[in-house]
Amino acid sequence: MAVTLKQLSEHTHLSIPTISEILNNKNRLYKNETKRRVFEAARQLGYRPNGSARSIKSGRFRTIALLQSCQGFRTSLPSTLLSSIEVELKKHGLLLLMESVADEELEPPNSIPGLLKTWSADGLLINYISGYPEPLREFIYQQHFPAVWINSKHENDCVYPNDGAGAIAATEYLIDLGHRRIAFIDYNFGWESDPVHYSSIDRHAGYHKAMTKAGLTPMKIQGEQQIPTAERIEYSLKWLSQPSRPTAVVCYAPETTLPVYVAARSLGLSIPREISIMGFDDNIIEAIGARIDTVILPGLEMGTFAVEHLLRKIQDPSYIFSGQALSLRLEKGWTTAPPCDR
Amino acid sequence: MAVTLKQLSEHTHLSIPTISEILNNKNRLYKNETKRRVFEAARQLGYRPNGSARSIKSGRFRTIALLQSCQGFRTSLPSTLLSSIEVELKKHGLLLLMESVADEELEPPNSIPGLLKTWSADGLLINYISGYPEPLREFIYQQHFPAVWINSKHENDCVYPNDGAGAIAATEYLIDLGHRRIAFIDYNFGWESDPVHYSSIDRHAGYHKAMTKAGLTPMKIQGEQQIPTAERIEYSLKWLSQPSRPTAVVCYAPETTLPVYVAARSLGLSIPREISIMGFDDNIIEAIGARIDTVILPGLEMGTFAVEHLLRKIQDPSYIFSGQALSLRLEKGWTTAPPCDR
DNA sequence: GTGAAAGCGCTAACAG
DNA sequence: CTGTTAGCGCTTTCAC
Repeated sequence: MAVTLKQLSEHTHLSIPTISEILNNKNRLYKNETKRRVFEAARQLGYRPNGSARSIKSGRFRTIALLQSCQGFRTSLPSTLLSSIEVELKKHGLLLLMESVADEELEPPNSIPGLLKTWSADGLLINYISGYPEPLREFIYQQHFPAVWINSKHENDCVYPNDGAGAIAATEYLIDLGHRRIAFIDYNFGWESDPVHYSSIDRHAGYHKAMTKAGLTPMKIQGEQQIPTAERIEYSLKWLSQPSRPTAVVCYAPETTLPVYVAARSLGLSIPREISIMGFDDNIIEAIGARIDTVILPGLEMGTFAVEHLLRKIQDPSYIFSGQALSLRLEKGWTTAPPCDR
Repeated sequence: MAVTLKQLSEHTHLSIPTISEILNNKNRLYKNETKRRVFEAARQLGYRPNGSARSIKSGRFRTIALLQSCQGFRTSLPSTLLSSIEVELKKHGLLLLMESVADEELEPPNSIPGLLKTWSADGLLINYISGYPEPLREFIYQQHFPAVWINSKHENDCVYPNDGAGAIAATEYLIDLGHRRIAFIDYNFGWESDPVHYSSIDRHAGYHKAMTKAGLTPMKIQGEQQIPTAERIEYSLKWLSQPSRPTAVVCYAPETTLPVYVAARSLGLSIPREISIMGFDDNIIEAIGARIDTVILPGLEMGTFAVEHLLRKIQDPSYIFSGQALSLRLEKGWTTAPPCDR
């Protein structure tokens, strides 16, 4: 079915190595006529080299694997991250293999994703935003398999967003605008089924630090438990209607930012005159019809960084780099301004 | 570096085929002691079979490729679609290769994505929500390469959402609730850089059909050009404040639905008492803090369908199926109700 | 300028 | 019960 060098050989009455070398532009001394015949035959029969056969010779698969969780709360693959990985791989002529695994698949006695049961990639990117799989970690270590962790904190070989610094920048920006009553809002906080994600802790810590440093009183708004999506607008309406409401807010994530925005508008509050809103997300939040000032996660930078360093690890398996926190970028929208009662 | 059968052979003083057969559970008659030794050695040395070597023997790559566009407006990979593809592939022990290509890469003289330049997958899923690449189509055809199109309409070998039927169902649902002034809103309409997507046309057509059939006057709200994100809330406020405003709306996409929702709340309109809102999306729209009634695209079903039929094509390259439109599902939220002035 | 031979890691057929 | 042989498609080395 598939066209092989053998078929080209029969078709052109040339030997297999001859054809191989010509097609790979090894500039050995072949007659132009011969080259022409070979290229012509290849084109005509639609020859494409067999990737596996190449791999087997070279010992390289020309492939990188991206491992993720099936569980939504462990997974985040913004298009910036995916596409930067793809771009970076493409530069090096590498392909991307994807697999999503359920938690159970990584428990002993298996503890190996299908992707790795068979040797079929040169390196591994592991993208877990929470609860990364410990048995996998051991497996990788003992196999000396080149791997880079994305979105999770380890001592080495990982890259993640510097949420703390991002939160500090956001808070200081609001302080510089003249705000003094600035709240941190996190409606996801308190999810019982999973430990609180470090981004939640780090963003709050950064906010807290910036407030304290400026001599301001931190104010955190959250439920005792995670607030159901259903109740977030209602919940926001309550604290927004109090006269002591903050003049600016930093929202943990879009599922917090958007309800706050809607609630503020419902109350007829003028944004940003009466309240400034700032959120965190992979991209500036604007599907809602307004550009909300957003602290943007470095998806693109993480992808590029992860691939670059993974390639170094593949070249030299003893290469180890220490965990890298990448900066978030504050993108201005229309939802922040100096407070009106300044 | 990598552990091979050869190394196991040296380590156990058994022949290579013996080890291969034992590890693959070909139940030929080996001494239990021998089996034990083999498994023990494999575990100890961390043996994993080389995927390429297997492929080369079997003639199958055990891999499916997913091709997409780099261009955002041609791409849509909701998690439902991706994960259903992965699940279905996993059932068959197949891996997923991904590539995103820029339009230029598919123009002559290349016209072949890197993924296909080298023979490295058994089949191809092509996910293009607009402007699918014609040269690729020819390439696939002349190569007899098993491929299935996702999200685009062709005569054969494709699967896409039945947007028309979805819009009819949504509209009839509102009509049945008692609404008579129902509008179709599409703020994306009129994008000059690309032909209008069929989903835009089909959803509107379905709405129009349902309205006409019920003897109601269709009412379409859209700009002459695509309305900039920035102006969508303002724009919505205008028509929502008129007394003749519709009592219910069907919104083309979330970038239309959300601004309409926000505008309605800003005006203090009670939802759904004073206005019912319904949208289209991959999942029910609720990040905003309210469950908006949504006509849900069959991402999961498309993925499953596409893989199933691709596998049939791989088995039998002459297998061809006629283009399949899959139903959308109406998921109830809290934003529709009978009109209050009924 | 070109072809013959060897080998990558694995599996299938057959021999003993 | 186990080993030998051959071959998948390709590239590399070396001989003619």
